[in-house]
Amino acid sequence: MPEKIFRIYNSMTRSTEVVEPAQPGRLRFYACGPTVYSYAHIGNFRSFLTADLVLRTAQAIGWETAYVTNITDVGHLTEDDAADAEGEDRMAKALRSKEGERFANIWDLARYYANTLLSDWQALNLREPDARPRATEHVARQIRDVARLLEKGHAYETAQGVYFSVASFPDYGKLSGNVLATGLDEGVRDVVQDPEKRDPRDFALWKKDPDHLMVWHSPWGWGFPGWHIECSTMAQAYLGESFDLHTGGEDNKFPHHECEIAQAESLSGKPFARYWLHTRFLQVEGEKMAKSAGNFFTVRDLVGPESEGGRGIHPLALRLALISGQYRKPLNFTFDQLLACARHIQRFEEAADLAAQGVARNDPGEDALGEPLARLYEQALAAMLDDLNTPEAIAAAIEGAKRVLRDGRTMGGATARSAQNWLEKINGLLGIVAQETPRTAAKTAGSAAAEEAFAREVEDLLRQRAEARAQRDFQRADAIRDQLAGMQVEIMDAPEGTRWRRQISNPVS
RNA sequence: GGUGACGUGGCCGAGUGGUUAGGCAAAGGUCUGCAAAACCUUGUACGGCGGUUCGAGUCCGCCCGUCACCUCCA
Repeated sequence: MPEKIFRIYNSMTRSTEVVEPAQPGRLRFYACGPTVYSYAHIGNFRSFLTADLVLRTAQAIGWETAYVTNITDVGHLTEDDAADAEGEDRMAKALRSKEGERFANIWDLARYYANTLLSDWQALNLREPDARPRATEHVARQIRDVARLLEKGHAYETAQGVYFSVASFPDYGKLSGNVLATGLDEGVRDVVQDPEKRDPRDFALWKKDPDHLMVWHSPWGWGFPGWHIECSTMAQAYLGESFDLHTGGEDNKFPHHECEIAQAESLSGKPFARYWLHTRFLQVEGEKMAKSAGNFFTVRDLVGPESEGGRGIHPLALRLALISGQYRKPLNFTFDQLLACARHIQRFEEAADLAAQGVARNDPGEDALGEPLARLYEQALAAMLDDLNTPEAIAAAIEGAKRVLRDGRTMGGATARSAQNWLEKINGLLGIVAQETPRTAAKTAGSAAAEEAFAREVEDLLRQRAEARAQRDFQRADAIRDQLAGMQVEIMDAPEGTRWRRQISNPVS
């Protein structure tokens, strides 16, 4: 394979740069994961999907990857040095809410939402990281890092906690441009503040609080770690003091990533991550996604079965919708777009079916698709290598699916093998053709049996309709068609017989 | 107030100096008992005003609008 150039926009330098891993051909990167105090929403996943696409693109050009993403299962303070008015953090608040009543304690809640995160992750076809560290499992190392920061004079202790001293790190602000303390000491700081803080910019490394729902013992007594320390500690634990790329949502840029840099570089004296990538927030129907606006969606709100209050959207349709805009621009998530994506997924699935049938038939003939499909794959890859230009890559993928569908049921074995190979490669790059990780066994077994019974029923009706049509009893044939429509089944008459498929559920209805 | 983005046809969304993005929706057509599906055909749009240029959606200035961050957030 000729040398491929992978370009991304580096938030640190504010310019698009060629990605050159410190070890050529081996990309080491860290993606900031969520706090597991609730179900992950589609905005969370837009950001995780960006990391997934970096991974897939790097792998597509033959790079090795070391990919680490965390789960934050410690409830952090709503501000760095202050709990909110009730003295609670986000996880404690979730536990106290109506939704939280079913959990025995805070650990139970964190475990539950971490598990739902993983199943949503699989549903949306995100590849697994090499490591998925949890904050609660790395507290000892966080304590060690805080102690070392104290030793090196980058931190100080007060009656309430341990703080990072921003004045000790002159580069503070190099990522976000927030260099001034102006405005930081007003407004929100009137709830609980630590009068011993030396600089309003200083942020908590450790909070002393023996009454918190999650506490650990430390040299500074019982308490819990600050929010920013977990990511820099875990990233350095798994990827080394210095690694290639760090990703997250645009909101992470400040303060979270700025603080990570301060901690990590103060400890190591080396650059932390060399490239920084931030995903912009998405909007929903033109507005900021917010519970109060009624446009707030978790993954399971959309892809969950209707029997469980979901909308029955194909998970890959959601995936496609969330990557249909380039990560660096705001994306307007709309239900029109989601419905269009569901159609595309259906086409990809049909193309895969046709290719599989063609391979099985293995009719003679020239390979009619090898060359054009290879070209379309190169187009898609080139688009992804250009700062993850997903819209262009998807356009090439759709064009390829069209070619496969056009040759359809008449393609020979050679053509079908090319089609199958191409679909696999496109799926490897974009993950929009088929799920790579099989869903959990129990789920599959249960729904497979139901699916089979349903298919038998449909095919029986189709036989009756075929008879009616043969007798030119169109009234009866149309009645059966209506009956199938009532079962959410649409049918396609073709010269070689009638095919059927489930109707795409309309997310708006 | 400070900082940074963005504004493209009915909708979503690429494109950064000169030649088609793509999709959805819509219209016409082929096929069909009728439909549906599939396939074919059809769109000259770039917030406003000025400027630079042989040529601007693309560069510059101003204005209008939307969004984000500035210690809750992906």
